[in-house]
Amino acid sequence: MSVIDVLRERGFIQQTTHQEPLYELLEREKVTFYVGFDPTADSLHIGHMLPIMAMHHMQEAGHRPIAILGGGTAMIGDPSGRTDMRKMLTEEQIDHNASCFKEQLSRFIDFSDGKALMINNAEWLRDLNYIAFLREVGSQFSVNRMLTAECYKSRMERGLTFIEFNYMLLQSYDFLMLYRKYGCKLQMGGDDQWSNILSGADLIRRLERGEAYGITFPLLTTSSGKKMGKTEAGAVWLDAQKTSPYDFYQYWRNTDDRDVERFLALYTFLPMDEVRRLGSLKDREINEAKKVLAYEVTRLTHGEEAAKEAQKAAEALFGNAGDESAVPAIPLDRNAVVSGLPIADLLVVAKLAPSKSEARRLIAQGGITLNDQKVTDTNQTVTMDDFPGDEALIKKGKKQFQRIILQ
RNA sequence: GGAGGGGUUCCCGAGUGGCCAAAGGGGGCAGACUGUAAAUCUGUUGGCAUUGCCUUCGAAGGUUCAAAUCCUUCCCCCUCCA
Repeated sequence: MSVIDVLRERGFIQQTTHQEPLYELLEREKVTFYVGFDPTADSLHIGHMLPIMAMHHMQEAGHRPIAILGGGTAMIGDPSGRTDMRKMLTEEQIDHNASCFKEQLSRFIDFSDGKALMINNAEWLRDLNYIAFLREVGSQFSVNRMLTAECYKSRMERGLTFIEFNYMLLQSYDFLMLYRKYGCKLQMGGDDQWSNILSGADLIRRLERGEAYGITFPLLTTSSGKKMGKTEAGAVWLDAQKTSPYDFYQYWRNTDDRDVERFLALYTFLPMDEVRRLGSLKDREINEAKKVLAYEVTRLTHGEEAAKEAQKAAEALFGNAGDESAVPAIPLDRNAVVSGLPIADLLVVAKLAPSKSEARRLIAQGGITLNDQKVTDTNQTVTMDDFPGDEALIKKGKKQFQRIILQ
C-alpha cells in the first residue's frame, strides 16, 4: 500500500498537486520532503501533531523528512489565516525555540544518520541580497495573481503590510533552496499554506524545470467548532512542563464522540481496522475508545510510563480505583495553614481561581469540593484538619482536580 | 499630505455629564441532566472587603461638586482623495 493511500485513508490529505505524477514519484524513489514550523513559541502544541504524524508515516515508508524552522520567516510573519500582523521575534528567541522543537520532534521522527534533517531557513534568508532576490525570484511572481489568492484577498479588507505581502515569495524561496541543496521535491503543510506551497512548486518548475509537489493537511477543528488543541486555558503543549501529561491525557479523554474515530486515525498508529472498530462504539461504550485514544497519544508524546500514570490518576479521580499519587499536585507551605487559611485564598494558590472574587463566586455556586465535601460557606477557613496525611484534594466543577501537599 | 469616520470591559456592540462596573449578544465558568461526550435549561462573568471601597471605557492633561460621555494635545485604525 502506498504512503499516499495510507495518509489518505487516515485522513491526512486535503489537497495535492499533480496527483498522478506525485503518486508515481513516491512509489518510485525515496523522496526528500519538508514541512515548515514557525518557531513562535518555545514548545510545539497539539496543533503541530498532524504534520508530525504525517512525517512519521512518510519516514516509515522510506522517505526523508526535513523540518524547516522558519527562523528567517518568523521574523516577518505569515499573513495566511491571520487577521492581524504577527509580532516579530528576535533572533535569540527564535534560536532558543528552535532548539526546543528539535527535542520534541525527535520523539516522533528519527533524526539519526541523516534519516531526517532539521534546518533553519535563516541559513539562507538572513543574508539574502535584496537585489539578487528580486531579479531571480521577484521577477517570477505576478502581483495580480497573488492578489487573487484567498489569503491576501481577505487581508485586503483589513490591510496588509508590504513585509507580509512578501511572505509568499520567501516561502517559495525556501522550497527552491531545499530543492537545490537537498533535492527536496515535496512540501507538506496546512491547507492555509496551499497558495504558498503551490507558488513554491511553480517556482521550482519555472527556474529549474524540476519536479516539485505539494500536499496539504486538513485544518482541523473539533466537531464543536474549536480549533484543534485550543482550550480556554490556552494551547495544549507537548512540553510536560507547560501541559502536564495528566492534562494532556484529559484533553484527549474529553474528545467529542463525533471526533473519536477521526482522531484515532490521525493521532495514533493503531491499525485502521481497530480504529474503525473503536470508532463505531456507541453511547457509553465509546468511552473505551476515548481511553484508548488518550492513552495512545499520551504514550507517543510523553512515553509509556507517563501515559500509565496519567491513566491511573484519571481512574483514581473519576472511577475511584487507582492511584491518587499520580494526580498532579502543588506544594503549599504548612505555615500558611496552621493558623487557618481562607478557602478563597487556597483556591487562588491552587490556581483553580484567578482571583478571590472568582473563588467566592465558585463556592457560592456550589462548584467547589474539598476532600469529597462540598464547600458551602464562602468564608470557610481550612486548617490542618483538612489535610489528613498532609494533603488535600480540591475539585472544581466536574472534572478539574488539584491535589495540595503540605511542605 | 488633505477630507471624513472611529478606538468601550475576553470578543462583538450599546451608551454622548450624575440612575454606569457600564444594555444586549457571543464566548467562558458554575449548577441541573448525563457517559469525564453532545444538546438543552438556570445562574454567573473587573478587583478587594461581611454595608462599602478601589481600578477600568486608546494615552496624557484640563473643565466640573460629578466625565466613557465636554475641551486640549498626542497615538492608532478605517474610508475617500493625492
